[in-house]
Parts: sequence; C-alpha cells; structure tokens
Amino acid sequence: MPRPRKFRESDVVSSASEVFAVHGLAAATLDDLVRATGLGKQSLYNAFGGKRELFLRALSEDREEATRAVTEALGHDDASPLELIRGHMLRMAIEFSGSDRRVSLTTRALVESTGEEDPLSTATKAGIEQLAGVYAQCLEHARENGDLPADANVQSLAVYFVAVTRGMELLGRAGVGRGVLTAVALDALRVLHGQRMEEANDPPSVRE
Amino acid sequence: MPRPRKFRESDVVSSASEVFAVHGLAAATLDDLVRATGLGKQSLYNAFGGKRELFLRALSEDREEATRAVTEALGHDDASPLELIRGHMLRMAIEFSGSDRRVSLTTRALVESTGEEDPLSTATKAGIEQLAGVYAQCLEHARENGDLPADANVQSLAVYFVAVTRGMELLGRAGVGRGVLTAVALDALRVLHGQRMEEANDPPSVRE
DNA sequence: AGGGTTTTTGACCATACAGTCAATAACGTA
DNA sequence: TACGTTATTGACTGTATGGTCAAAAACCCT
Repeated sequence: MPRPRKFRESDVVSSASEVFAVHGLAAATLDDLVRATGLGKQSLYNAFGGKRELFLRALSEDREEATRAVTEALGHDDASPLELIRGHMLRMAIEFSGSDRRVSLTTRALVESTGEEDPLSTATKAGIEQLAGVYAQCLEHARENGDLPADANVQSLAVYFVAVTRGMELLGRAGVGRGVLTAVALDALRVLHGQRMEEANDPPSVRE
Repeated sequence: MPRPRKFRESDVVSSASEVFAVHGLAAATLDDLVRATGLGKQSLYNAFGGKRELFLRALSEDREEATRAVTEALGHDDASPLELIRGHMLRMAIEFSGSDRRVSLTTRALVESTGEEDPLSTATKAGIEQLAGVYAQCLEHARENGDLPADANVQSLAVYFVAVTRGMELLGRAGVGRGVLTAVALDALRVLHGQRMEEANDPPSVRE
C-alpha cells in the first residue's frame, strides 16, 4: 500500500556509476548525480543514504560486472586457456586505448580511499582478489593442460595480470595509443611462454 | 630592496607534494596546504597562483624526482642492465608494499585529470614518456650486450615496465603484501628471459 | 634613518556543497 | 472512496571551500 518508486535501483546505480567513472568520488557533486539519475536529492537519500553509500553500491556493481566480463572471457572452452588470456589482454588493450574519460571504479576507489579500514579499501581489496581469482582459475586450467610448467606459480601470475591490466588502464588514460598498448599486452603475455618458471619460487630473502 | 620571502619555494612545493600525495588534488583543501607549508593563503597565491598551479609544480617536481631515481637505479655500470632492472623492480615491490598512504602524483594526476587538453594530462603524458625513456635506454644497453634478442622491441618493453610498476603501485595500495608484490615483480621480469621475442613484432591486425 | 617594494597577515566574501525538512503526491488496500 | 504508507518535490541550512582585499611589516639600498 505504500507509494511505489518511480525508478529501478539498478538504473540509478548504473547512471551514478557513469558519473563516478568520469569524475571520481570526491569530484562528483550531488547535483551531477541528481541530474544523471533524474531523481531528486531526497529520493537518493531515501534509497541509498548519501554520496558515499551510492558510490559503494556503484563500486560493487562495477566489481560484479568486471568479474562477470572476465569470467566470460576466460571461461570458454573453445580455445586453450592461454589463448583465452591472450585474446582477453588484446581486447583490454583496445578498450583501454579508447578515448572516453572513464576510469574503472575499482581504480578510482583504490586511489581515493584514505584509510586502511574504510569500506572503500575493503571493497577494493576484495575486488582485486576476486579478479585475481578468475585469472588464477584460468591459469590453473592451463597448468593442468600442460600449457604452463607444473611448478608455475598460478597465484602470483594471476595477481601479475591484474597489475598489468591496471597499469594498462592508467597508460591508456595517459594517452598511450592502441598500437603501443597492444604491444605492451603482448609483452606481458610473453611471461606465459618463458622458461625458468622456477624463478617464481625463489623470492629473494623477502618476507610477507 | 623588496621584502624577502621567508620560505624557499622548493620546501613549500615539497610539503605540498606530501599533502597531495596523501589526499589527491580534489580532496586536498587549501587549509591542508596552508597548515603543511606554514605559509598564509595569500603568500601561496603570490608565489604559485592557486591550488591547481601548486599541484602542477608538485607534479613536475615529483616527475623529476622519479626520473632521477630510476635513472640512478638503472644507470650504474657495476651490474648488467638486466640485473639493474631486476634489482629496481624488487625495490619497487618493497616500496609499494609499504604502508604509507601516499600515491605518486603522476598516478593521481592520471586519474584526476579530466580533459584531453588540460595541463594535467599533458604533464602526465610527458612524465610517462620520460620514465619509459629511462627504461628504454637501459633495455637498449641490454640489447647491445646481447642480453636481449637483437629484435627485441625495446620501446614497448619500456612502456610495459611503466605499466607494471603503475599496476604494482595500485596493488600495493590495495593492501597486497610484500611477498606477493615481489612475486609479481619476478613474474614481470620473466619477460626479459623468454624466447620468441619476435612475437612483439607481430601485432594482430591492429592499428594505432 | 627613510622610502620604495614586496611579503605577510588576518579578516573577509561569494559560492557551492552535502545533507535536511515539511508539505504534497501517489499508490494499494479495505 | 477514504486511509495509511511511502515517494517526491523543492525550498532551506550550515558549513567549508577557493579565492581576494587592504593594511601592516620587513627588508635593502641610499
């Protein structure tokens, strides 16, 4: 019997994501959000609670979407895992050299979060781990296939790919073009074909 | 005969850098800067012109410092170029897994810049290229030494290392620990020992 | 010592911002 | 059709921000 809402939360979060991706959390104003979502301020507050909370929602959606996309890209079985990764990296090179001004919310959260304990940091850390998990799964398949040495450190390689893609994202934003970014992606992939896999298990007297 | 300043610009820029590295451009308030530098607002304005201009100064100093540091790290001749890069990457892993809340101003500028044409973007792009140049020089030495294949694409490898280090920086901020980051660095280095260098010259039907 | 020049100081300002309030509208149900 | 519940609207508020102004201070040179 209550009055129903005029909007779908997912639409609102999605519009808000757009704003945050372009401006960032700090620089996005509530007015930007009101304009982009079409709701009034009060409705935003009723539904989400504030700018920060809305960002967290958007971040979480962004994370799910990113995970979904990578899982989809690496989850096919019509090609070898290594070929899937290769294709994925090349697609990332293209995506990141696009000219839109978006920055993934995860990266934004990473940079804008302040403390170790704030929910932004927590969410971001979880996002990174989730993403790495997807890579790890694919790499593990490759290892089982014999496409990677049996002693390959799948975990660190997974994090490595997350690092490289984050770096490529930044470089794309810096204006590095598609050709160069593609070359970088190919460089990055060469790790998977190199010898001396055992080096990964030889950390130089350094402890966590 | 004019009244002399009470401060050295370099000190001020350096304190301001600290503030910007922790808070970012948008989130740093003029009051933060006033407090950190010890000058009054008006003095800041007289000397620099405003928050944005001060950030640009800090960014430029940060860039010089970063370039200097990498040049120093890679410029020695008491070790082979590849060993220098290895040592450098391992040191980066340690630095980035440190627990301070700083983010390099270059990364901040990269993320906070809005337009293609604003001075932030321009400065950042230049910084990236400068950094890549240093790597390229070292890699070129390696190639001349025969430590890299004659057909290695030194330019893209240089950009690759910039990308990886940026990614490591972000991951460190996300809380990835020293051990993992070190493993990532070692993974990244494996590119230099891999075979099939010719793949880098085989970009898959993609144009700049 | 005095004057020209620039810095410093601290009060000041307009604005823009995140967030709130109270009144009104819209719906489903009874 | 009236009521209870919740959404919407738009005006409102307090604060904090980036930036400015004008007066006073500090220096150096003559």
